[in-house]
Amino acid sequence: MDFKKEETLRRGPWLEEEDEQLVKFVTLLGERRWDSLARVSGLKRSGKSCRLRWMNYLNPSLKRGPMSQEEETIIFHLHDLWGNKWSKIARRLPGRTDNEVKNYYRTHFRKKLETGNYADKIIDCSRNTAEGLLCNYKETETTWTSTTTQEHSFDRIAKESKQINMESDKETNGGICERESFGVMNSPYENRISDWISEISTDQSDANLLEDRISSSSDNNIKINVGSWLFQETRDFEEFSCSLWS
DNA sequence: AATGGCCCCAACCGCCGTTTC
DNA sequence: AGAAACGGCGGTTGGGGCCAT
Repeated sequence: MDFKKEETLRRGPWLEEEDEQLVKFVTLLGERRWDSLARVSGLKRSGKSCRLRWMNYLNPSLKRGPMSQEEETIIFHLHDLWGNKWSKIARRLPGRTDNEVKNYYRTHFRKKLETGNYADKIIDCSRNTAEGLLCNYKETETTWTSTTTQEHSFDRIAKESKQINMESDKETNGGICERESFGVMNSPYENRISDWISEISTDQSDANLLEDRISSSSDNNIKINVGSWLFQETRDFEEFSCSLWS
């Protein structure tokens, strides 16, 4: 009975043994089918709980530690732009989860905004150029790749895809890689890439809007070129995706 | 030392869209 | 085609830690 099943499910904080067990089975089975994973692993947790624990805490690609000034700035501006779209904002902050962004905003920004002194308390943005933000983004991405056994990095996908293309070139006259032929189609990375693609057009107009808004700001300390950062990221992604699929 | 208030964040809940069968 | 299962998202809660009194 469902009642009995519910009764035996554990809730509340995770134990170290549970974490270890979960990591083991996610490594084994991948980040999917959480209900089955929960059953097979013997964890007395719901699939949903397992997924949450992994996504928000155990995933090795997560960045721990306090938010940087750059991240803080990005959260503030993107929230201004998109509202409570935490997961969307979190996607612009590699290694941060929607939960983390949400909690951070609630505890750090709301009060400041209520008192109306955000600009006083937060940032001297003048030294944070768009290039700087992008540079930080890339550095962190590289670091994570080297510290994790999971294959979460775009760099990794690019590398692997290049290899696939090279092998494909050997085998085909035209050297054109049909990506479906290599089982790339259903990878979680592609799903993420697809998300990005679908967001690019939105980002482009968002960036325009944001740049207008920022350039009209009277506060020089808050004039950070986030709009250009979004453009830059888009261009970067386009370059990446060209090398990936062409 | 005790206590009350506040902050932070992990975890849960409910809803909804998507995928699978 | 439709029902069930699954996954993702945003909102909320509860407990632990810190600090002032």
